[in-house]
Amino acid sequence: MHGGTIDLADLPGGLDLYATLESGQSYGWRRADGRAYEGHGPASWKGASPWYERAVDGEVLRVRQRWPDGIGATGRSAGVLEWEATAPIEDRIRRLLRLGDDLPAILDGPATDGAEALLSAATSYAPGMRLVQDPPFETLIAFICSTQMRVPRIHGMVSALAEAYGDPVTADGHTVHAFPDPETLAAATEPALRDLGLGYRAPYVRATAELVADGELTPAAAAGEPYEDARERLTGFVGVGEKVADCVLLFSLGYLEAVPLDTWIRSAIAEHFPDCDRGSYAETSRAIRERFGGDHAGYVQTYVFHYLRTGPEGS
DNA sequence: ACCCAGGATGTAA
DNA sequence: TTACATCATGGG
Repeated sequence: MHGGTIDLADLPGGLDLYATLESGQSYGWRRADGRAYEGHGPASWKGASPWYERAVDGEVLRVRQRWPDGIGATGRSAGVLEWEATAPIEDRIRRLLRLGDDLPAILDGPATDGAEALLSAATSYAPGMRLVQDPPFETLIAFICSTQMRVPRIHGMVSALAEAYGDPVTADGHTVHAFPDPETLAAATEPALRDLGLGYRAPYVRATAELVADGELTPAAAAGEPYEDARERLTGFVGVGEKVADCVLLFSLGYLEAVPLDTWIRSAIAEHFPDCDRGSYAETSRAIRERFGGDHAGYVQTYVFHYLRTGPEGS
């Protein structure tokens, strides 16, 4: 096993691993303590988070955050990030967790200029939370599964897909399942996918996997296009509307300006930014994107989503 | 039993 | 273009 330690003091804005991985943007990691997402966060940890594990590029990878001086002394975004892997892939970890992002530079504009209390409350709620950059196909399928679902159940569906169809990768005696290939999911039957609890999303997942497997349309085909063109292209997948397309763009293709308009953000618009409700998705998207800081609006969106869903006013 | 969840699709106007 | 019913399923 390879491994190493990253001092979080070297990252502008630090890192809150728990908020980054369990805030509903990434579904590719599993907790080694066996708990599902939204089980027991940092408040119940002593000096370290549990290991978070995943397979990526045929390798097993795990990370955990540790606070050598205690979690209360320096805050949740401090300490160190420990990693272990079956290959020397620290650069891959840095990409997955977007450790190169300069959080203060990204958030200082829209969030701390005092223009809107919600934004400063949201960004100060989880300092060190970062966006992720997950593999495109698993992100595409995960967010097709996300419609009308709660975060823990989405995580359960993705885990079920991996266990049923993903290649097992073993490290240190235990096994992690990779997310299945497009070809494998395309060959799955709809009843089999329904048995995993996908419900009416089962035919969407199968059909979209087939499009990717046949090369008719791939997430990578959208990368490089202007933001709104890329969003429209992704709606060509089955089960992908504008909101899911925005999630794929933001959480895997690096379009930090994408602002997924889900139920939480729409309620925030109604309550805090009513002038941004322009009726159509495209026009409302433009308005709220501008309000959230333009090029990095998706970063702000993820803080607002996490704050509304799990913060003091959330349910 | 009733309501909701990081919505999308098919159909009708 | 916009409005509407429909779509599974587990948890509160």
